[in-house]
Amino acid sequence: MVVAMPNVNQRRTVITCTNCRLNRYCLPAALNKSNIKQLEAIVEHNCSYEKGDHLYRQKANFKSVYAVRSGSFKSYAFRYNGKGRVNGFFLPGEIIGMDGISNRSHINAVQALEHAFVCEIPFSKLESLSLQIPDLQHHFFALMGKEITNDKEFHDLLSSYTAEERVAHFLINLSSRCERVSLSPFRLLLPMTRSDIGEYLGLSLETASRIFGTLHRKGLIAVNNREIELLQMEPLLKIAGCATQ
Amino acid sequence: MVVAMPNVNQRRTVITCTNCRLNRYCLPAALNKSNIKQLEAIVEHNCSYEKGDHLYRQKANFKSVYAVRSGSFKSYAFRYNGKGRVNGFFLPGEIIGMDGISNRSHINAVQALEHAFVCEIPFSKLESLSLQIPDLQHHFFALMGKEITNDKEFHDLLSSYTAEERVAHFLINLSSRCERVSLSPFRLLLPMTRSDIGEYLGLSLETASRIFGTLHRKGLIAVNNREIELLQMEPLLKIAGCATQ
DNA sequence: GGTCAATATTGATTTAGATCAAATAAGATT
DNA sequence: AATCTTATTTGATCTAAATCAATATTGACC
Repeated sequence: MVVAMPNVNQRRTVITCTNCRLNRYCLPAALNKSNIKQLEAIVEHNCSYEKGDHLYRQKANFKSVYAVRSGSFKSYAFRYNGKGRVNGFFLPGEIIGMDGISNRSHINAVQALEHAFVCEIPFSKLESLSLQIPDLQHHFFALMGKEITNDKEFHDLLSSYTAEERVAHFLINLSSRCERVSLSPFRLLLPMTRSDIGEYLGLSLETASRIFGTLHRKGLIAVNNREIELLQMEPLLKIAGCATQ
Repeated sequence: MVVAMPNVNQRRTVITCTNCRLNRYCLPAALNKSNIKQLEAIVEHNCSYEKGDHLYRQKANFKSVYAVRSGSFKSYAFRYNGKGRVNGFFLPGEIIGMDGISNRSHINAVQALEHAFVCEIPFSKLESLSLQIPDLQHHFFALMGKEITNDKEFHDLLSSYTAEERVAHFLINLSSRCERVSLSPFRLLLPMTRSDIGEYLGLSLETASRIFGTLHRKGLIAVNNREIELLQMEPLLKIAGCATQ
């Protein structure tokens, strides 16, 4: 899950949206060169986080969204009655922080799962720029729409999938998100614990662990602690409830 | 849940955003008078649906979002493996159709639960107008953000709440959405079946029905088929996991 | 008003996954 | 390298809610 960072020499070159290796998968995706320059001007490119560091805490004031440049994060929340747990994972090229847009305060906390870099995009500046760049407005509507779409699909998962179907779906989903940013879709290095996975999927950590065991016994995956290899995609996709086309 | 419609004489007056009784809760909420006129020009105000009619089907091309003017709707989907069911309800003043923004095709179907009117807002026109009216862009970002926030909270509900907590949350949530549009927050006329509620909450319809029974036996609600009266808000809020301030 | 279909309630039984409980295994710290 | 902590696996038992099964109620339609 760790994305190779530039070595010390390369670091001398300042990373910008224009030269970022993720720019095709991130906010600049829909923009032409001159528009990317404008976006670049409002993005802060140099925020580094260690494992366990918080990007923001629950109820923090909302002022920015963040693009993951490397590493990974989890979002979680405690609700009034102590319920509520991990509710999202974020990989390179993905946008964090939309949970704060409507209220101007974050309903979740977000924590780094490993050493990570993010770009910070002040939201009010993003809004202003979106008024000037139709493609940017369109793209950000699409990004938020994608988040909504994913959440609706997850609603179905949590309300009607068995434990095995949930875990298979989780692996397939992670696999496709890795592939998107040119990481191997077959060899996953999970940055999160079994407990994180269980909370996220509405299962106990023991059940999550057991399902890894049963998928392994069926020959569909290889499990070596956090390293998961997807051996047979077709049956996995079937269990996960994904059309195989 | 039925919102009183204008009588035949009043119908002679064309309903526009300017004179719509829901305009404070709907898309025009954040706009000044002249901006509302501009919005009005792109909205189609005269779509009527009977119970069971589809506003759109799963995989339909996305071209508009819809504001509920009266009545109510449910959204649902069948996933590849036959899983997936009701995943949303929509009341007056709420926006339907965001499930199609990212893909340009709807992942859900949306069906009227009773006689209903909606306003159709072609999305490409809404985007164009949002470039000219910063308040409209800002408000639509906020509306989509609200949808995301709600979905994240629902993730917690489905992954960690008991059946009783889910049903209590459902009733409290419905109550506050009714209150928002000046309907009674204490006397709910549910437009959906027990089966719809069960699917939505990740429960069997029998369990949903039983929980109505237990909440009734505890004296917290009165149940008369689809008519639910909330008798004791404090304990209900507590069960639902909502802060009582 | 009577018939039929859809919806809702209630009871009995089963079961998937939670919880409780160790035993390993992996990382972190000294 | 040794210790300690945290994470993972695996087994035994329990339980909340699903499923199966009737019955009762409501509403739609002739």
